[in-house]
Amino acid sequence: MEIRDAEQGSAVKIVGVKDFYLPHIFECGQCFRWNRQEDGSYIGVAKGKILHIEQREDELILHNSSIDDFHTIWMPYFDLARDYGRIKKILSQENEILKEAVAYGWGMRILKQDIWEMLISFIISANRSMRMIQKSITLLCEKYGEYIGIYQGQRYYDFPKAEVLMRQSPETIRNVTRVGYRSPYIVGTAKMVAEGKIDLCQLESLSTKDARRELMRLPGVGPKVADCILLFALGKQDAFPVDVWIRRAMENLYFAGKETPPKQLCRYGEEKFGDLAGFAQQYLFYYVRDLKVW
DNA sequence: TCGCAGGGACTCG
DNA sequence: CGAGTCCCTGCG
Repeated sequence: MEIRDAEQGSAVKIVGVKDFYLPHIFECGQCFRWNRQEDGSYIGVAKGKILHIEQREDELILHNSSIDDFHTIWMPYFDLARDYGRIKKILSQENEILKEAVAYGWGMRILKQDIWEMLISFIISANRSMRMIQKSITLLCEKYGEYIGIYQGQRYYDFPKAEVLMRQSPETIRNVTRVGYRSPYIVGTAKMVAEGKIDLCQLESLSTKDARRELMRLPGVGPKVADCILLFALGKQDAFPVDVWIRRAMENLYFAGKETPPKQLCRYGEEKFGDLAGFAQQYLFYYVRDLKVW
């Protein structure tokens, strides 16, 4: 991998990127704020910055970014230091379906996203489909988030702060963002975070188990939502979120198609895949959901 | 036009 | 624990 300053200094070019493909990364259910452009590039907001990212073969162009931002923000965000080739090789040896899943989502990366943003995003995600989640989060940011700037004629907003959300009435949030009965969870969680009843910054230093238990103290956070936060924000790659798609996949792969409680499936995944559980989950999820295998 | 499916957390037996 | 309920959207 090699990093270069592109043309005008507002873009960074990276060559020799392996195991990386934007649609696999952005369409696998881990993030909600990246929009595909007509030319196949994506524009999104993270850490208060607008990034326009474009890929040509093994070349990555980060528009609207400095080299400094690349190193401090985007390199960790896209998990670029990790050798996914090794992970894919190990998982491919597990079984035929996993091998196909890895081949299908070959360019997937587990993003390292902001803990607060993931917390609220996955509370909103509970019991809803991808498009509805995206819509609600866009509305939430436009209504309560700080204006960041304009890019190619489009205005962009940061993810709203806990201090702002805690002051809203659940009814208003509900009407504005279409999150339904989840709105009190958003306000309740925002209150707990803003009042220091939970310290999001120190969660990463806890064990996966302890961090999970902490997260589940928050309203609207159950086992599945907690596991998503562990995986997508806290770098706990041994977490194994079980949603309906993973449930179907696991039951068919390892439980002879028999109905099995999510808790048991989660434990099985964690034990079988260990430190790679989260990666296995992502490849599987993308594959079975996209192709509707089961 | 409408009824139904889809999707997790919470509450109550 | 298991069953029922919560809400919105898209689809047939």
